[in-house]
Amino acid sequence: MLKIKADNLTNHPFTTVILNWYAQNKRSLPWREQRNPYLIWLSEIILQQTRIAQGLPYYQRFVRAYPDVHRLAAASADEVLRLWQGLGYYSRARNLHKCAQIVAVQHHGHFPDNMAALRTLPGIGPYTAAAIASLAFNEAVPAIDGNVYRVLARYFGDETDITSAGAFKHFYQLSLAVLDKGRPGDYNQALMDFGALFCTPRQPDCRQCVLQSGCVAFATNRQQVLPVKSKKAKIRERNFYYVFMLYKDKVLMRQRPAGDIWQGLYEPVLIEHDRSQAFGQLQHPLLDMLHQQGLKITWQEKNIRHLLSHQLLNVNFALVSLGGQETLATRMATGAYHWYALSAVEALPKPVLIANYLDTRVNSINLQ
DNA sequence: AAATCGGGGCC
DNA sequence: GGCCCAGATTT
Repeated sequence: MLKIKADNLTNHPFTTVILNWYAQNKRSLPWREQRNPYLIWLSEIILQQTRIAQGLPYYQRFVRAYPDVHRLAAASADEVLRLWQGLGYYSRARNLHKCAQIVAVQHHGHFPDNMAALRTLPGIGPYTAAAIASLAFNEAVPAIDGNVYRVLARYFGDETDITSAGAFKHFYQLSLAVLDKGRPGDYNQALMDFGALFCTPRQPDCRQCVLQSGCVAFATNRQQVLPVKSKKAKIRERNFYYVFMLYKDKVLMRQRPAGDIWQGLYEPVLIEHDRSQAFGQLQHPLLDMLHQQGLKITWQEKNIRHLLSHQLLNVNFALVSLGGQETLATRMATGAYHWYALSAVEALPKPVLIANYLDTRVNSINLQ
């Protein structure tokens, strides 16, 4: 005899209320207009660790450049990275491209229709697999992201440390237990929208909250304590010295290697040093070449502090023109460094730091 | 289990 | 200056 728990037939008050709220307050977003797995996947990758306001313009550009997965798969890696420039976490762009190629070739352009199969694709982790499966294919699985941790922890007064090992499984089970099995996509998006618009990290609008009567955090005044998050990121400090070597209308640049920040992006000559303001102590074969020809470097005094999630970069720039020394220029194109016409540099993917400097300093000088 | 990977917006 | 954002991958 088959036994069915009441929970499987009747939704929890939390679910009923938040779905009603969502029906009246959902944000109008382009990938919500139809159930297109490609558009949903694209939006999910772009929005990982990224606010909608920041990601939306990128989404529009990607859709325009690559209307379907085949077009994205056929693009070059540099072109995809360039379109991604400024969004950060560039492994997302590399995996996006890889994933498109796998879907285009191995799956004949069709995304897998379930969480387990989606999970095997590059760039698609536990959250994104559940999001695509539920939004595009109606699979009854909960998508667990930062918004969901916060909304569930507060409503149920759950003190599980969201940085702990078992946090994901814990909140996955909790969300699965109250998920609307008939409308998993709406349920997941309801939690995300509610977390982003109402149950915000700092100042949740509890006064007008539709979930207020059942919210444990509100009842016990623990909105500021929940969700519990114990670990804090440690920041490594580094000192970057960038030299823009100019020869005629060209600049010396290289593509950054694997195993460090900004993999695959292009940068001018980089000298890293243990200390800041160490202009006289910098060592690099390309600097030796300059000095042998009697060319001196003038460093820009201004020290730029560029903050990443786990690194603080102290950055100084210098601009050196080689004049007409063709032999020197030829010898400098060594290792990964090559001369690029300034007109071609625009099309190369670059860290925002470098793109900004090119815009404000190098190109303005070149135009004079 | 912990470390690493960007950039921007908000208070 | 700290926190967080539609997290994933690597070690």
